[in-house]
Amino acid sequence: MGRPPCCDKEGVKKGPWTPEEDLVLVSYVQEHGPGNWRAVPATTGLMRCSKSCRLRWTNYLRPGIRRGGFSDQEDRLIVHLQALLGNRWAAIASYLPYRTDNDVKNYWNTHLKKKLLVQQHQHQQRAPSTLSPPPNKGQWELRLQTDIDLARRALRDALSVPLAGKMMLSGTRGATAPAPPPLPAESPPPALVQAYALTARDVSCMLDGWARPTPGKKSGSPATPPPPVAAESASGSTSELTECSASISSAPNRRAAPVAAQLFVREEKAAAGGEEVPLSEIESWLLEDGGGEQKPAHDGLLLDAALYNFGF
DNA sequence: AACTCTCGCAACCGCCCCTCG
DNA sequence: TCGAGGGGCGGTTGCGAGAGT
Repeated sequence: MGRPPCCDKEGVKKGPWTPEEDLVLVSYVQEHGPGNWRAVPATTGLMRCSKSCRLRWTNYLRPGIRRGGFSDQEDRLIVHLQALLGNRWAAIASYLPYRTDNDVKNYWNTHLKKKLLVQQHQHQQRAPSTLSPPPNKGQWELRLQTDIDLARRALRDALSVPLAGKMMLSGTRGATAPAPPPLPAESPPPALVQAYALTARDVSCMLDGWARPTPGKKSGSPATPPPPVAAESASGSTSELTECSASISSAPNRRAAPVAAQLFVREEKAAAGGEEVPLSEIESWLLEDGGGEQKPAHDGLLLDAALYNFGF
């Protein structure tokens, strides 16, 4: 006898969400905040499973989500993190502040995996011997360490973009603003992406866009977030922004605390002169000074990750 | 124009972990 | 201490749109 389903199968609607359902869900979250998903169908009358509500919120309706148009920087970051962490999409997505785990997972499965296979194939044709197993453990470890160092450096470089973007956002709240990082041409400014307003007006604007699908595109499938909302929110009060971000960072995520959110909270507290939020192990490792020396604990962490990915 | 194929993505499913009584 | 319930995560599926023939 297995675990009972999270909700009754009878009378539960499946399939694509309608704009009306989205509106109901957004209104609920606006009023009660994200969480207690079990109560959502009962409270709102939505004929949806609680899980479905949570998924719809986290993957689609949640504030600050950027859809499509992955930049090269993000590509590289995902590839590096996948190599380090494996298919832990939630953990990987936590390093990409505007992406959901589902998005990252889909992007990996549909684009990056193929891309890597092609690259691997090309690499194999150029230098097949480099992919054969090293002759002894010592050499193998040496090569592994080199790979780890390279990955670490590349990851730190790649991470400097979202972190810098975050710092720029802080600038909009009054702190000194460093020069904005280079962004892909198609990417909206970070402030617009991050901006979010849980106001009835913005929700109605947002859903107004959905209600009028562009011809030739999926109905109810807003591939591009409605710009007016973001623009309005961006010009809104800073407290709205802070509240929004705080609600994101305070969302329960027991298994993999979003690093971006952690960084945000730490920065907020630091700015307020409050307590220092401790860095996670991998964060400390990334932000650590120096280009090669590593602490034993980190060695272990990365070696484990590498061994796992090498199938050991 | 009609049909088939391919691709991308939203959503579902089932397992697992954590919390709480 | 233990079991139930809620929520999170990763894998997979199904559908719609566009490309190709």
